[in-house]
Amino acid sequence: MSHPPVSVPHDHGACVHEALARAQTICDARGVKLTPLRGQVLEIVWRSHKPAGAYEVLDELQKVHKAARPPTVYRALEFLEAEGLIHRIESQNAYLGCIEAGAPHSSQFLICRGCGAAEEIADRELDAAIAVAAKRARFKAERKTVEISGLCARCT
Amino acid sequence: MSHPPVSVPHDHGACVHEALARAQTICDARGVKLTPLRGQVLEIVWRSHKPAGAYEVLDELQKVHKAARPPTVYRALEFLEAEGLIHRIESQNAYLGCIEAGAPHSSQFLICRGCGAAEEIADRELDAAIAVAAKRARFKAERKTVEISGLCARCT
DNA sequence: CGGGCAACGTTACATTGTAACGCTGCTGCG
DNA sequence: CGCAGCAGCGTTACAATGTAACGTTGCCCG
Ligand SMILES: [Zn+2]
Ligand SMILES: [Zn+2]
Ligand SMILES: [Zn+2]
Ligand SMILES: [Zn+2]
Repeated sequence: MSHPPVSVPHDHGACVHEALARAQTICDARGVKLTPLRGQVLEIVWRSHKPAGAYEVLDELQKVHKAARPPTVYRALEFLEAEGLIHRIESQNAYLGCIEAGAPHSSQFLICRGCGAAEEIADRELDAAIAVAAKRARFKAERKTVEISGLCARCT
Repeated sequence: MSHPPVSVPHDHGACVHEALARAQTICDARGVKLTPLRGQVLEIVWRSHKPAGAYEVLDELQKVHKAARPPTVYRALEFLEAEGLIHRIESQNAYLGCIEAGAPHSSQFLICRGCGAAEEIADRELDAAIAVAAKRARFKAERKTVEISGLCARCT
């Protein structure tokens, strides 16, 4: 049940709905709590395929939760990232919903400077190439991040 | 003339000296100016194999240049990065001297959470794997960043 | 010899991220 | 039941990182 490329039009409401349902299932299975607050933050992050900054999330969150403050958001984002439900896009200090939540995987993104969208690619071969490169340097890899920026098919 | 792994002891003074000389040569060849200020910033970044934050650089710079302010540092860093003399480590908002200055290449790092050092690996196969992954998604890659964090050989 | 530009100075501010402590409501146990 | 302990969240204040905007200086070239 893999996600279609974000650059092709699709029913994004379904993206969001499925991501939330999936997150709920995962959290239940793990015995951790996807509280309403966390769910709202996850939903906000998922609203688009463009990475959302913490303060962008905060602005949105405050529309339904006036008391929200930066720590509120950062805690929720930290939880969601720890559970593998979102990824942090390091080159943008921003967050994006994970398309393969539940399956441990490295973070690989194609970030379009034209439309701003970021597409997660879960490329096994790339992942393997990274593992090899790390091994070659006798480095114990724990977290692997790939961020490729450029132009997506539609923006070329 | 490749750099030894940073995790093995080496004459780091030589690292710095060579990096500066090389930078001068490159800038001369390109007709751009490695001004004293830029040279000082480059030297500061090169002082260790741990990525240096902009404000860390600022603190050091102020020891010899009291008037320095954030824009001073950011401009120099921007110049140095544009000329490929340093890399920005996105996951740390920090900068590190490039070991292959002059040769265009993607940014690939092994970042040790034990000692804080970051080692640049100029891995051709990894670079190729990224290119393939991007092509597969019909994405025009312009900038490729790989940041692998974990433990280096000495910290394991 | 002066117009134009790159580099740098300077001020002020914007954005992003955290420390620290308190409150509350649930949960598990005597 | 009654309450200790803890996760989650509220709240305040601040730290760290990054930039806009404009002024000044000195060099190069016409
Ligand atoms: Zn979608
Ligand atoms: Zn993912
Ligand atoms: Zn060295
Ligand atoms: Zn490099």
